Amino acid sequence: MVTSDAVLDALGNATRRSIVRVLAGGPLTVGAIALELPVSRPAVSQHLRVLEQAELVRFTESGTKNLYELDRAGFLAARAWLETFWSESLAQFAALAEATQEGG
Amino acid sequence: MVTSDAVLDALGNATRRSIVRVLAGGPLTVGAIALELPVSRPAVSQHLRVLEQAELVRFTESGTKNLYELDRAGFLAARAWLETFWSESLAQFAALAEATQEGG
DNA sequence: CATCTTGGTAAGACATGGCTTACCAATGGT
DNA sequence: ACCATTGGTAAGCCATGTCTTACCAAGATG
Repeated sequence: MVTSDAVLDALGNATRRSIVRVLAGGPLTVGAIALELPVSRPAVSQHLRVLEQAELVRFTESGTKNLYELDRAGFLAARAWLETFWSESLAQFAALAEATQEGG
Repeated sequence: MVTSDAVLDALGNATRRSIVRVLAGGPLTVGAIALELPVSRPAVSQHLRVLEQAELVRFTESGTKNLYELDRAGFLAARAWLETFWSESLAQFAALAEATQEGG
């Protein structure tokens, strides 16, 4: 379980958002990510640790290569936090869901 | 039109998130917000400017009092950014909306 | 008009965070 | 066995951001 604080802190950095954007295209190794960005590999590595703790990213080791990919958990946490302040959209969604159930 | 970068940068700070949380209870003046938080009024004032530029907050002047309240625009921008990386939920929502239209 | 309230701004102290280079560990390949 | 690849960590530099106090402007209140 991630705290929304961790997620929002993680997303509050342009380089980390760039990493997320790059990973949106599919899983990549650390070095491959670094090639896409104007920062060094260690910088990417450090950012990945933050993103991982925020459950925005996870990785699988295969040999010496670490393959990173997006993790939905963090994004869901962020969305949940946002909707806390938006009872309106929350109500809309609930109404929509209810309408759908009526229809089905 | 806000950039999602501005919004996420703004939300990437614990004090600013506290301000948002406080304002979720309803509009407040700058001084009133500061009383709820462990920081000085100037600090709050500075944060409010950042939040305002991110369209997470807006205010109306009435005399010397500035009444701040949440602005949905920034939150929508943040949500839109998140959903960019979540074609899945986006597709679900679209399907849901379509189902609803069929029903109505 | 005098004074209190309200809040924005300026200047500066301080901490934190992001980045780099250098280094080390571990696995893969020849 | 040897070397290349891959990536995490350490140390340290530097910029930026966050906070404080002090100050000032503008409107309310008596």
